[in-house]
Amino acid sequence: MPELPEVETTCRGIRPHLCGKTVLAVTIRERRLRWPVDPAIDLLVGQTCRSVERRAKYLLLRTDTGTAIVHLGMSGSLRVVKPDLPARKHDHVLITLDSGLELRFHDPRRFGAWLWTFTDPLQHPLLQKLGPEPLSADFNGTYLHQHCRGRKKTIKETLMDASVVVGVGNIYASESLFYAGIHPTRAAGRISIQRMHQLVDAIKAVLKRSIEQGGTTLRDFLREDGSPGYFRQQLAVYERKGQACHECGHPIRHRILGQRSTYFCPHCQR
DNA sequence: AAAGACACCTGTCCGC
DNA sequence: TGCGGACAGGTGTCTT
Repeated sequence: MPELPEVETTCRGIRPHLCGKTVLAVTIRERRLRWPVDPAIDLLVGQTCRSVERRAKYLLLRTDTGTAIVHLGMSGSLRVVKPDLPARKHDHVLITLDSGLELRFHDPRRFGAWLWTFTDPLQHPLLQKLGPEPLSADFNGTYLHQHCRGRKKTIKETLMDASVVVGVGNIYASESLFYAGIHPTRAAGRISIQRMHQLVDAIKAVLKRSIEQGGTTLRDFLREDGSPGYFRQQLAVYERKGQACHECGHPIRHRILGQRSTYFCPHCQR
């Protein structure tokens, strides 16, 4: 599911329900996620949540003794509900709060993760080699152009490499390249600095617009209150194979790149 | 060193 | 109606 806009939407949605609240109970209904749920997650009981942050597609729930690192995988979502609501199938982790509400992690495909660290979560092995945040000043056309110099990998696969830039997944890679007018198969090293600046601008703009709409719901993603994200209606190319390009009317094309579906307009993107 | 394939898992949809 | 196969917002790991 979730790329940066969906994780950011979740982060903002659950934050007011968690910050300053104390955990009364942790119920793990299914430990078998991408990795087994870290048994140390039980240490949340009795702890007060101090902050809820996002780094890349990870959510960081900080307490005084350690930090829960949560990833939503492909099909994960977090909801805040009343504890008397019966748990659904695939509700794997339940965090009962002293506010009278409960945080529930739902993930049919179980590619998500619940990890724990006693130290700086940004130094965790999964987080320490990540590239810059796409909405930060560190991610700019000069940086991207410099990184791509001499590289033959396609620009679309490059954008989805978390060591280059985080948060851009399969939807927003295709969408950003459409707005920048760049063909997804173009070699990353063969894009001018001017077009790299345009691409970075397009990435930032698309991500911001999607966050404003609460992200994209294709299948599984739901916001913390159970509502869907509304950006799907504004997708220019993703899952629009054969449909007319909004700019020129040519049919949107589809092909596989790095084993991932890729959508583009053959007329607008070069 | 870097690129490519594969793995993890369930649900849904499509063709026969 | 049932069954097989393809496919789905990610990413670590193993093989070339």
